[in-house]
Amino acid sequence: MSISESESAVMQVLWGSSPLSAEDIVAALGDTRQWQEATVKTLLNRLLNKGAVAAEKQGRRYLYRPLLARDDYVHGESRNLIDRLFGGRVAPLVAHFSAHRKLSKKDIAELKRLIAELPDER
Amino acid sequence: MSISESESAVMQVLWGSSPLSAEDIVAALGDTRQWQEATVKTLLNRLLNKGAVAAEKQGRRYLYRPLLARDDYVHGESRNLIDRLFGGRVAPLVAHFSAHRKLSKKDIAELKRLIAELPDER
DNA sequence: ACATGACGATTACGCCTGTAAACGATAAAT
DNA sequence: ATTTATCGTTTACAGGCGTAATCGTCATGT
Repeated sequence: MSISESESAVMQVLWGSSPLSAEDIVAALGDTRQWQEATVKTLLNRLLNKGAVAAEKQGRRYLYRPLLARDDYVHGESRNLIDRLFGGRVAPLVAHFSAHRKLSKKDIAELKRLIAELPDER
Repeated sequence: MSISESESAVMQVLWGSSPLSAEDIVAALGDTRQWQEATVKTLLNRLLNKGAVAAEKQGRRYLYRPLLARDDYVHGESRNLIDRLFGGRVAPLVAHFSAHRKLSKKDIAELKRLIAELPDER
């Protein structure tokens, strides 16, 4: 059961800090998405059903906390894209961005550093 | 108007070779997707409406050809992912895969080669 | 005790997607 | 000339998604 785009916006907030009440989440989303509180509640419920978040009752309200790890989500999404479009390997994606001159100076510097740390074999 | 996952499977075929008839496409998809001919026809029509493919009549049937360039599609999808999950830069994605030991030997070799070719500035 | 307000849960609803079947026109076979 | 097969076009239909409003319940203020 994969989580949708809108649901992932809610997850982003929870990954940033948790546990949070629904109200907190609406507030945190304020800048990004102009959502009614009801909308966020719906998304939270869907995430609960999907097992992506847990809710613990704190008096009157619930506090929500992610169950799905951000890293796992990120990895799943990335792998999906890379498998579909780049034959399952990372290098072709980098090559693509390189070919289109879409690597920033910062990217290039960071990549050089990253690569330098990698072992030659395996 | 973005094209869906299933639609992109059809595009993949057309990017591989074109123009093709609906029948050709069904055949080409044979291994990947067990779709009825009707299903592929639906997808082709949706792609036509979205302006992602063109159809030219050849006697009895139509031959389809991509209008959307593969590179543009790939770029859009990639940018979307990278913006959403990696702050808009490629390096963090590579870092993520590196941290999870998900770079193959081949990847590493290719990355080293790629990086070596890049200028230090800009 | 009673009205009011705050929450979560339930219901809504149109659009997109995946997956096809049915329909209609036209070419091919007999 | 008819029947039949072959195409594309139209219609279908359930489930997910985006976006909320409404309902029911329980706490809180008066």
